[in-house]
Amino acid sequence: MPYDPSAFPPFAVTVDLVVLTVRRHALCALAVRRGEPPFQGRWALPGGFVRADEDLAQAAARELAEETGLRVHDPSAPAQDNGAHLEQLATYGDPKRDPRMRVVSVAHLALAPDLPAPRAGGDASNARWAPVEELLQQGGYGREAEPVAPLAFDHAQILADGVERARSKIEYSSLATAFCPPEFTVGELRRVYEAVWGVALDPRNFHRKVTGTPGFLVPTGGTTTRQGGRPAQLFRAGGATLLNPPMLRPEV
Amino acid sequence: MPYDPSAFPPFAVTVDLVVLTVRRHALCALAVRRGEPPFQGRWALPGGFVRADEDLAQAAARELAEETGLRVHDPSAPAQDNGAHLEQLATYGDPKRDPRMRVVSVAHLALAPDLPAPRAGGDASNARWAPVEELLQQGGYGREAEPVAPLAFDHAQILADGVERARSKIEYSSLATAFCPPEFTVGELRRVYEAVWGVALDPRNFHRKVTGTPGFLVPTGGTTTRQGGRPAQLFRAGGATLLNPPMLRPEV
DNA sequence: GATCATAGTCGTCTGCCTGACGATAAACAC
DNA sequence: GTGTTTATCGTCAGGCAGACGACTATGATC
Repeated sequence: MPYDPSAFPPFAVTVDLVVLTVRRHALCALAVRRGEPPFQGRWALPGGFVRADEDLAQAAARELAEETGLRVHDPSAPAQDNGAHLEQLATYGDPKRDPRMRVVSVAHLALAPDLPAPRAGGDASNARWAPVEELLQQGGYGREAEPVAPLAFDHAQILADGVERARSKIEYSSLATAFCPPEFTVGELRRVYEAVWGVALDPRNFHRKVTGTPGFLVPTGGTTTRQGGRPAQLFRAGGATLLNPPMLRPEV
Repeated sequence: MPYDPSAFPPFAVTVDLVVLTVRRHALCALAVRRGEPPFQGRWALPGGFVRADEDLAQAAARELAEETGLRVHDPSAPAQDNGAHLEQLATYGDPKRDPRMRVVSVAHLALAPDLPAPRAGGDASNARWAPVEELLQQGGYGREAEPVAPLAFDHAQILADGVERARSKIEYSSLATAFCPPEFTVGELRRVYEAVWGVALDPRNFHRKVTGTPGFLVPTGGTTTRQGGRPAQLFRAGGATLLNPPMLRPEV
């Protein structure tokens, strides 16, 4: 295939972000309100154009910082900062996905601990955490009068893909700790699994499983009663990234 | 972010293909020789520009057909045609990955049964199946005088990612059957796993596992002795796509 | 045709892991 | 103190995987 600049059509390339967190026992995603057409006033995933000199991962990290203030967790550093996990999710390039022009969007998935209120260019009313369940229901309405679904563009599909990735990935990796603060209890980690999977897990078997998997959790020595009840040990995420054998998601 | 056509840089978007098959007990990938600079004469993954009116998956399927004649397996149809499996792999967009211009490549992964010789625009000498082991070794040389590695651009990374995806995906899905002809024996399927993982598996335990997983294999009633030895039952791929519990890849 | 080599198929046994669930421990609220 | 909540330890039975023995049915070789 000879090199001919006129032989290929120009594309715009964007990154869109599926930013997930667990709030009040529910899996939530970050949504921003669109200020301009198309889909003006509708909610969408945060994102933006990739710059000319920027790698895709850099662009995603920049957008994440702009929208949430989160820094991306450095995979080479020990897992103790408050950074988020960020990974590429998939790329969406239907010719008609954006009515203005040909846009290819490289979606990324970010997992973050529960955070203070989001910000979108400083305007909090234009950014919010919403339960993915609300965001994904067809034409659904949030508890408020204002509808949060359906999302603009093909963002419902992107969000669904991101949620499915998160649900499956916490099975065989230690990624669920990305939803937790730097120090957390076994019970808090269990509530993450329960929120992401939407199931109830047996606390005793869960405790046995996670404490028995080498490298998953490292006790810090401290305890906390912030969940009430008997004081619980505090842990940090250990060095292991892959869980073998995996956590098993209960049948349906 | 207001809509301003001058606010974003134009990109070229390509699809690159990691086409894997199992030949002579080795996992092989399709490579094509580059006819023009950059990297003229070097081997690379097949691929090409996405057209203006084309979806990414369409572009990948078109390139696959152009390079191999393979049709993409329709996921909704019963798994009995000779079509290949095709899925999106990841997107590579480093600003310097192509010295000519800013190119974002959406890599796809294709799995195919062992095929007759490949073709590249009809010229067989410019396309070949090569063991991934040879393609991935740093500056390695094939058995012939002609070096097949390293691949052009960042294609070694793309290939490595594709191989890793295939290796992990056959653990928990029935995708290994995509490497087999429409009818195959348990032993042939086992040799696929052995080639992809590069390990030896116990024939008896493997047989018990695959025949005991509901929906994985459907007996056709026929038998064959094409592998020598006692006649073996022939099977087709069943409807199940996810294996639960998964096939376990032996420890190192 | 007997023997051998090659694959395929069925069973057995043992150890590990999981799910179900009882019991105890340590905090707080009243 | 009593009750409630959460954490943690223990027990037991069932299922599955790894190791491996045994038998079967072909083609190849003598």
